[in-house]
Amino acid sequence: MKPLALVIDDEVQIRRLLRFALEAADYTVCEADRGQLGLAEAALRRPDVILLDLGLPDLDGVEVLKRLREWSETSVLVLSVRDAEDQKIAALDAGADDYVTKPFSTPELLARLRVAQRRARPAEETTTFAHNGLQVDLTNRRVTVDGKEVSLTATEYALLRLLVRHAGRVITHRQMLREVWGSNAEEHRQYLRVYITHLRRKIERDPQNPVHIKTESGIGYRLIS
Amino acid sequence: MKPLALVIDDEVQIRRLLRFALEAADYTVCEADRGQLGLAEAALRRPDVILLDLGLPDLDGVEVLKRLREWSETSVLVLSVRDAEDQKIAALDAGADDYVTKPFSTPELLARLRVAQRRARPAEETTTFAHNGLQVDLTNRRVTVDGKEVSLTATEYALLRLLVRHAGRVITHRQMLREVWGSNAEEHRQYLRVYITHLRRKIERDPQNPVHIKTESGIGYRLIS
DNA sequence: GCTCTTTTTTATGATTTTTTAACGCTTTTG
DNA sequence: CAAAAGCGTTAAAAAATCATAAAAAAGAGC
Repeated sequence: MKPLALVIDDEVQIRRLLRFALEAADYTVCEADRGQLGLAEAALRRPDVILLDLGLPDLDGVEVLKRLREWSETSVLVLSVRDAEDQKIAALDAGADDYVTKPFSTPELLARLRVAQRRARPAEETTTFAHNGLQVDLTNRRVTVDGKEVSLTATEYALLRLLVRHAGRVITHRQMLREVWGSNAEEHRQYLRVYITHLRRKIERDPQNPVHIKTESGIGYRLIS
Repeated sequence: MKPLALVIDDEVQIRRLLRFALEAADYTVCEADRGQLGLAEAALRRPDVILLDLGLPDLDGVEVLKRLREWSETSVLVLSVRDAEDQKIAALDAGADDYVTKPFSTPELLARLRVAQRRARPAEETTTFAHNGLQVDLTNRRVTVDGKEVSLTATEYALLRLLVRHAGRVITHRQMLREVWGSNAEEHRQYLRVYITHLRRKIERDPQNPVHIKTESGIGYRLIS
């Protein structure tokens, strides 16, 4: 997915220039010509990065930044014609990630954008499912049963992941086949029988009496949570 | 606790100026007058932020940055007299968090330092890996098996480093190819097979029955930790 | 230039995974 | 009750993936 950049600037030429440069660098671009609108757009579109001009007609750029930082940590690059030191410091301390003086070099701007994006990344949260001895760590792709690691094949894991994502709810045969095997395999219910057997053999204490993967006859399967 | 700043610069006047400014801003400061020493200090002292001059007598600043980024994510501000655009871009893309041209304004530098610190993540960094006779020291680029040093080629080492940094987790083929060979080599899985064979021959006691690098068929590989 | 090392490409056999097929059991339906 | 349909299990055939060796190409050092 292309990253989304929000340009907040009142000058149409600058916006056009930035749009051109950003799109060439494989960003999707949205624009706002005023501070209020910029904040609204930021809330609505959730851009990956914001390019903010300081000289806006309604709100001061630093004010926009402060309001934005009340709820968002999106990377913000401030663009400004003002080269005044105190202005820079104010913007940086208000939460800007970088401050670039106009006229700027486009390649440098793009490099600084890459830095901002690189830093923004993380939030490496581990999403885990756990119930009755079965643990599925979707982030690290690890499955354990009573603490012992279980090794699954690609298809087995894809199927289990789907069940985990909809844990507690019934998933239809059709849904499973489409998600795991692709939309042209929707008729191969036998695949499911085979792989559910495989999965049960690996994750159930007693595969004959499954407690994790329940069959909903005629409909599909369900992971108990 | 005061934050620790590491200054890597060969000019004593600059170091003195920075030390003065940084200490006034309540940093603890340590210094290095060349690249190799700077890297060693960074590994030893674990600074919160690094100020790096590009014009060093032994190693090029960008080279220092690249080496540092092999194992550390510490914020780095590059200071340079060179204002050349391609120089800036090279440094920023090599992992610098900011690029300030000398002569710089001290208050602005401090503001940019605050930004760098704000963005810094409290990352626990893996600098050495040790398990079952295999030792990998990322700061010194040294690999030993049962105490005996093993020599790896650049590609072999890059691959092993990637595995170490994600030790215990599965790394997909795609991830490995992108990180080691670049994003336009994502289809060349055969590279991986060849290099995993090479690595195993060098680091496994019995390459036929690997205990360190496990294959996750259809997915990728995993380093056991 | 030449040699030695490293990387990339090609070829082949082994291993693992996926698909297909067969059979017995249970539940539903006429 | 008997036939039909759905499910679970197992085994094999087919396909995909993997490991390894070796040749070719590219690069580094002299």
